[in-house]
Amino acid sequence: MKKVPAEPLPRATLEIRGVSLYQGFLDRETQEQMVEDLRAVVAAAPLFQPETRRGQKMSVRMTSAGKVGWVSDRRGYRYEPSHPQGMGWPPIPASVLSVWNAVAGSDRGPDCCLVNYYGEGARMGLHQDRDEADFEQPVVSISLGDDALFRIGNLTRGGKTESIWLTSGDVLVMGGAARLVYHGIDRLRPGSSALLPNGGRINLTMRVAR
DNA sequence: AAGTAACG
DNA sequence: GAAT
Repeated sequence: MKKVPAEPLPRATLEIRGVSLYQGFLDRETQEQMVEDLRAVVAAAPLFQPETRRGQKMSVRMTSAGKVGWVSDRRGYRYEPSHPQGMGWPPIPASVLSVWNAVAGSDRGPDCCLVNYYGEGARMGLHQDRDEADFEQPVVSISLGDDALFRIGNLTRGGKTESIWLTSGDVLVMGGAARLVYHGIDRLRPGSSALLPNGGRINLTMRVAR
């Protein structure tokens, strides 16, 4: 298989602790296309509300697209080739893949796109994305819908943190030395975006899982 | 602790 | 925001 050179990377609007932020990366039309594509994803692989490995419900609802999807239950955090309800994961939409191609700087494609839906009041505690096999590969994150307060910590628990508001169309890359940085979502700003008819926020994270 | 909450 |  011939290796395809990665695109030259666009310039980040902001770097925080090694995390690259591309604010306003997606125009409104592209965001709308993505939301339409995601309707098909959710129709094929319904959102579910996972539990942490200690059995507590997370406040986000999630599903995945790609060869594997991220799942969580008392058996732990892992990537699985099928949805907890038994069906396969649908393919990652082209509109989403094009973002990876633009900013990942990788010669591989993602094999998982985790789709997280944050309703009003949903949060995600500080955590690392560490269930993948190769930490040389970045994680690319897309924000759609309501603004969210994103918090960035350190490579280990504890210490000072920094926060920044993410808005619809922002793209963020955790790679290199920042690949394993702790991060999370503290809160939404309800009603701040009209992209999603029923409000809330969608976060897409593309990963190379294996 | 991919959670929650008390406390500063 | 830090600590548990």
